[in-house]
Amino acid sequence: MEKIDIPKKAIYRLSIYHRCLQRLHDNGQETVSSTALAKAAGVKPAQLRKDLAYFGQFGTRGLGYPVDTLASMIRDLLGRERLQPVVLVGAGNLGSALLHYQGFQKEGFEVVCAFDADPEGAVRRGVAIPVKSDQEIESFVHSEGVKLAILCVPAGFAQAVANRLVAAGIQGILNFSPVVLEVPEEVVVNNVDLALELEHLSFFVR
Amino acid sequence: MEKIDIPKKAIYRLSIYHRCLQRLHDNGQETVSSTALAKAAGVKPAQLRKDLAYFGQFGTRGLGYPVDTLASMIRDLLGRERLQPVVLVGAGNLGSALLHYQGFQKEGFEVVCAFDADPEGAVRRGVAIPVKSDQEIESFVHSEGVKLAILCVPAGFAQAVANRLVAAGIQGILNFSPVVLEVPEEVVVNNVDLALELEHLSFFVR
DNA sequence: GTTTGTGAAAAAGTTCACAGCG
DNA sequence: CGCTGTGAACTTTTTCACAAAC
Repeated sequence: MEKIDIPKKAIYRLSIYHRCLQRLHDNGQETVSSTALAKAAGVKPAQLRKDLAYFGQFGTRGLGYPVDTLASMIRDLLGRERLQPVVLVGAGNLGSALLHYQGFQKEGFEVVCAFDADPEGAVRRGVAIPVKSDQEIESFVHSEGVKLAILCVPAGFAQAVANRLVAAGIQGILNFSPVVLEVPEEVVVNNVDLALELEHLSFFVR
Repeated sequence: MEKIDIPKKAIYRLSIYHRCLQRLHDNGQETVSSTALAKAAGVKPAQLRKDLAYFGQFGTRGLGYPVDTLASMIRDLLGRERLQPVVLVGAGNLGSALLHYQGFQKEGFEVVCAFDADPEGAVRRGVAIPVKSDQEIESFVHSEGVKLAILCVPAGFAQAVANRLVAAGIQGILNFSPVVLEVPEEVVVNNVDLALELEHLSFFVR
């Protein structure tokens, strides 16, 4: 296993590069220079090259990077060569909203099941995938071997639900609850706090 | 105006501290030490103190910080002492989803109007606030003096709509489209890319 | 001639550790 | 004595600049 440490932000940028490469592929481009790709991704060329260099050598000097090969190698790095199943817990306002959103599916994630304390309510909100009672989290996650969860329960329940998800075998949580979760260090939490992002903008707008 | 430069991340943390202070306030606490507040916010005590120090001196040595005063001073810094109006453009899947989400309102932002190429469609999706045709963006934003916009149009339209928003006087954009927007430097863009956040988790989950 | 890969330099951000104040 | 405020040390991340490869 690699020991050199890779900036966490570099991983984010990898996803961005991948998006740009997809677009280039759709346009039929076969190679791209670090300058061009960096511009599309909104970063400096040197940074793009350094980011890629953390993982190996993919370019040809004097020519650039092969679009398809690089895209596929990034997918591989991000663990996205095969479809990842995901569960969503908390199909309330935001949760059922996210279930209507096509973006996850479009990027190759399949939300296989949702859980809620009141599954009937979620169905009433027009959720299209199966909604089970939150009692069934453990058995489902365990038997299906799901590794990723999207957490959208109210703040007061977030930590308790997170504990159960971790116990069931979840290794990564995309957390929409405005709460700092405590989890074992082998579990990764990614916080997305929508109100906080608006608040952040508000600081710069005078 | 202050000239020392404040880490961008410190601004985010300010919002988190504010959340924690609200909770402390609700519990009737009157003062809090950097150690306690830092723990609640998930950071190191020294960082909390340094973050606050960028903006002035608010604590009492030997005692800690006054919960209410500090909360109010952070609100003031973030431009959140008064209600900020916000418009939302693109009331499709994600857009109408966000309009159902109560989190913005709960944190004191009022989404005053939504715009869409097909306002009827949005109304059919059960959006509760007025939805106008996107033709009316300019006149509304300009006459109401709105400064913040939430952008959820499909990727292909994002840049064009952003240009119009900026021209109409918008100064901050919360961008949900998976596109790197180009805007004048006085305009702040905050990207929230939901699929990218899931992808990021996927890297760490093996 | 063009463009990558990469050490070395610079900048940014975090943590330490302690003086100074209540 | 406890806890803040802060310069200094340290760590991480970004940028530069150029040799090596095509």
